[in-house]
Amino acid sequence: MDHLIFENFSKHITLSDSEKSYVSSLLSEKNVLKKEVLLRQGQTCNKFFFVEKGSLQAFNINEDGKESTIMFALSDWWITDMDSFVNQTTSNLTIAALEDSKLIELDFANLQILYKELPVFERFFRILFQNAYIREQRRALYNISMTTEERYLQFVKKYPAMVEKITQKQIASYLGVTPEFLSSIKKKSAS
Amino acid sequence: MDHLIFENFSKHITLSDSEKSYVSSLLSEKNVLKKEVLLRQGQTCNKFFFVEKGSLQAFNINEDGKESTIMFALSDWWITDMDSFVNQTTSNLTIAALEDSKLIELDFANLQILYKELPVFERFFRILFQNAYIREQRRALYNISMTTEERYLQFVKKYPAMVEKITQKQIASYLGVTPEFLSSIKKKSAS
DNA sequence: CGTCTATTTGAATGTACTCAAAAGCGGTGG
DNA sequence: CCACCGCTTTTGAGTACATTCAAATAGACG
Repeated sequence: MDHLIFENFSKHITLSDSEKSYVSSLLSEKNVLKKEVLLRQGQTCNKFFFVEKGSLQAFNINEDGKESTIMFALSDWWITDMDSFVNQTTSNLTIAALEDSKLIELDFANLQILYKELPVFERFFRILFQNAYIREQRRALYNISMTTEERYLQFVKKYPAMVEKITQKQIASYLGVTPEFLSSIKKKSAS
Repeated sequence: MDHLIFENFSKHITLSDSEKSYVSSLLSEKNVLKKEVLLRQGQTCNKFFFVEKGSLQAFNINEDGKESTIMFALSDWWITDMDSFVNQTTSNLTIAALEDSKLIELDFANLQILYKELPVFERFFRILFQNAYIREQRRALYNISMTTEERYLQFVKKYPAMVEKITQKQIASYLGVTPEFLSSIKKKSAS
């Protein structure tokens, strides 16, 4: 079926050919256009997305209309509203394509089957969530301990490929500041 | 061996008596006094702690001496510097006891054995990390989208048992603001 | 080419920090 | 059991960081 997702699996687990084809039967491919919405805030999320090609953004819009970006996902990343997905509750997030993208979808029911039939996926997602947890914990530390300028420079340094694809307004929404303020930081930071 | 940790395991997995006693052999008990340090920033963390009784704090101190709290752990919580623990790298965090506490330690090598001998622990920690990830992702959203006052009220509402045990200075270090500013928020918020 | 959105700029305002000093509180030793 | 000590909390003045609003400029896209 697909290359990249099986390479992704193989980072942490080994699958036989027959297992691979079984896994394939639980996955489905989806092509989306730029700006297409995959999950809308308020819905229940029942898909776990893997980005084969392209990029996605997961963001929240609050009562005042302010947009806050939770994460961006490039090729080879997994993304979903984990809270909504695992607890099957109403989502706080909207997930949309930043560009034309090719995704692999794993839906909630199929993931439960996968855990049951191929327990090695417990291990795979254990490691995936472990890394996600580490990333988010690090982000929490940065958010509470660094200045906005430091966090901006850090973001650019850490995710250069992301910076290529997104606007400054979107970086601002990831950092939790206004686009105007980010603009003034950039100016100051360049001098 | 211990009650609470096996109740904690049983939230997500089922263990036979013989499995329980095997698991016990990989765990060790540790009693610590108030202010005792379990992990010091700069060391490599090789223990995963479960709090049977008492409470812990994990925090970072930056170059300027500013303290930032990553998490507090009460009874029935797991805590470690996950980054340092799983990647066996130098820790950015110090973990210390907020009061006399009783802990269960699972060390890095034993956890690898546990994954191998009882793969059901892959599932257990998959769910644990999944929940930890959800919590941290939610925290990231709060950090970038809410005012400090909202985050303070939220913290108090969400972790009332924690608030009992910690100082306002520590809450401030979790929220990423100065104690002086938190004091002024409380005053304003009370009126 | 025209339209829409992103980015920049600046002034005014509000949020949060720094520093310093006073008040409150808890623990310890006498 | 009280007095003292150290740390936390409060208060306030001055400064720095960040937002809001408005307007001008620049880019992206059909």
